[in-house]
Amino acid sequence: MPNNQFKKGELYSFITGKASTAVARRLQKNFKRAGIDITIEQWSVLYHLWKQEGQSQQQLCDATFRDKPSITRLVDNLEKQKLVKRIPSKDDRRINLIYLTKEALTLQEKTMALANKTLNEALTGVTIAQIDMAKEVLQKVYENLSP
Amino acid sequence: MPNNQFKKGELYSFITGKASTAVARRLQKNFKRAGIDITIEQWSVLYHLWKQEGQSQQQLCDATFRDKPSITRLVDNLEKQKLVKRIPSKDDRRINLIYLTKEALTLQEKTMALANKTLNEALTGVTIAQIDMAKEVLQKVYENLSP
DNA sequence: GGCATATAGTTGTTTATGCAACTACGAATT
DNA sequence: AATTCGTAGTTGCATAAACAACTATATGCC
Repeated sequence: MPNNQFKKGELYSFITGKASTAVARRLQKNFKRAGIDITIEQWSVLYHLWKQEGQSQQQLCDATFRDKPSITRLVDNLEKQKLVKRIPSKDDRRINLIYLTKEALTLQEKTMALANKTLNEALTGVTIAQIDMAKEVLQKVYENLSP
Repeated sequence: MPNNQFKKGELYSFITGKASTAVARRLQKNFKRAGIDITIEQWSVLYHLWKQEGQSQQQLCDATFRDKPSITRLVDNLEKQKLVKRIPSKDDRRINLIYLTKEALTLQEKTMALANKTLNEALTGVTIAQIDMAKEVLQKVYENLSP
């Protein structure tokens, strides 16, 4: 019976996720400072495409925890910036497969380095054991709320 | 030197805060199901006003980790829904003090119950010690990135 | 084959965010 | 008192999110 675990002042910041917001903002700032002109949301899509190119939009929805309209528009914007291309699947004409442009490939190394740097800034003074614990809790929370 | 703490697959979800996103989405759903027609962002402002009415917009910025334009617009929308009122300060004519309407006061009990219920759903199977640990890590991350 | 149903993706609408530029007022300095 | 600087709040613009409604294609069943 996990009641009263959250004192009033803490409940709000847990729900709103101020820590992850702060990390995201810092990463965005680090991108900007390095002259990289993409949003973290766009980066999060590229991140999954770097792992595996040619995914469908639906697969990107699942990977990034977004709904279909969100991915449609993120891919729209990535296409405008010439970072990805929609290629219709030959097997199933409903499906778009998303491929990276050369330009997007060159972004990978730089942005991943910035992401790691940002996380290191964020996790200064936190032990590896603590990080593992926190990840475990967050994972459990996510699973508890997954439909 | 906390390098390599994040294996590739985990980095993304830490940055994007999928757990807190899930909590927020669930809370929003629970509001809707209870016939309460406010967004969680609006609720987060009300939350601080319930603790202390008559705060300035700047104070709400600090409390909710938002910038001034965001609060301006949230207060706009809350005013439209007749949940708050802007009252110009008599001491300093630059300042708006934000007060709750009767309607907003009646929302407090219901929504706080729903927020607690949502957190209990989220934290099922997580021990109090784990929660404390996770909170500590998230707090440290937030502090590390605070200017 | 033809119809019902499911899946992939798009579009419209409302709300929210971040940043830059702006107005209005107050405080400090000279 | 006038100038300068800082603070409170607003507005414009671009991007993104959630939800509902929509189109197009595929699949399964009769």
